[in-house]
Amino acid sequence: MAMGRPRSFDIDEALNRALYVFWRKGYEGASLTDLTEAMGINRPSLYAAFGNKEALFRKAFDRYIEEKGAYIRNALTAPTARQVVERLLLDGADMLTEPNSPAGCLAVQGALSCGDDADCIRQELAQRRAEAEGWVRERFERARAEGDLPANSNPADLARFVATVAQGMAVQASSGATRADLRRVAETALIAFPKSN
Amino acid sequence: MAMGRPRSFDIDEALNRALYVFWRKGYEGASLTDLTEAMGINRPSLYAAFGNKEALFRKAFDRYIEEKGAYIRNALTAPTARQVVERLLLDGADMLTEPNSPAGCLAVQGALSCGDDADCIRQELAQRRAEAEGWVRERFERARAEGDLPANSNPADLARFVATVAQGMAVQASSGATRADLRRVAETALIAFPKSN
DNA sequence: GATTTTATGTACCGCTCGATATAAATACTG
DNA sequence: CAGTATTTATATCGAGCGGTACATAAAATC
Repeated sequence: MAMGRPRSFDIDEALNRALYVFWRKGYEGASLTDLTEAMGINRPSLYAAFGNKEALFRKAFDRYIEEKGAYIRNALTAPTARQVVERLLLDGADMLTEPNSPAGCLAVQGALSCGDDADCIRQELAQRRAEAEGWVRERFERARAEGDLPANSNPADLARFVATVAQGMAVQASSGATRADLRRVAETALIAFPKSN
Repeated sequence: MAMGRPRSFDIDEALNRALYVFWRKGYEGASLTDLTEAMGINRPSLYAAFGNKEALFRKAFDRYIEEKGAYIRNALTAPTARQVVERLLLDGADMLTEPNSPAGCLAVQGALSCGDDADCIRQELAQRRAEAEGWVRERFERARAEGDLPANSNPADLARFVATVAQGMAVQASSGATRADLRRVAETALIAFPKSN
């Protein structure tokens, strides 16, 4: 055991609690009081364990990507581009409306617009969204090279379309849309997607 | 002229300046200092003319709906459901990327998630978005009754799909997507929409 | 058991938040 | 002119913000 008084809380559990607060209230809307109360610790413990509010958010967001974003990385492994989109949007609908998690997507509602202090977080989230869209685009480029997508299709445009629908679904979920609602949206969006030969 | 010292600023111009601040920073992210500096007035003048921050936001948002939302009401008058969607999404792409206005949509990024104080604003925006979606749904119901949309189509689902794409485009615009990017997204979304007989 | 190291709880820091009290300034009214 | 009404600018207010100093508590090390 390490020297000194042992930490009396589970740092992983505390990070999870913080994640949920950021998820519901956004970076700016989550106050240190909100966070420490939810985490069950006091401020000095938070600062000792996580640095500051911004560092805590980044750690929480990393965990969010790792856990709640797993369905995206899984979807990309589907055999055809169309199946990739099916899994992205249908599993996305599920993730966005999980009963035991806040509605919507932290990467969208964490800091879509904000004051100057939080602007770096806003940019970080935008960059991460663009990064995920890039994965999809690369997957579609591969699909086109393999003949899975038509030669005249545009992987970048298709990826942007899928990302746009997914982000719109995140807004809808945040406003109270149900899982069934979002699944129907996903089904409709799929009509626009090229059939894999 | 009314009695008393006359107001030394243009109340309409001041409201416009406030609107742009809320649009860029969101309700929570816009501080009174941001607002008064942009409006060129000091706090007591703001409170005398508009009430408080929340009332100012509501007035600014009303103006936003009236001016920047005009394209939506215009789109609904198009002769076919498909043309309604074309105008909604293509004119929407233009509105979301107007060079002299903040990127994105105030109704989406004004308060997508926030602290408890701003929660009523968040709910108000969600309600307004749902209201606009309702207009589209009603327009599609009429279209189906007129035989413009197939009898087996679902107006509510189609309206939700269009709203979802539009809101996703708002997120994309807020993250830096160009007008051309969004127009291609709109064109792709249109593929999913039933052809008018 | 004394010392060292780390975590905890309290109480507080300076600052900014949204919102106002107050008084000077500027118009109309009689 | 005096008197009234309204807006202006200054100078705050109390509350909450993110962040910390400090003393105490609890463990390992010597």
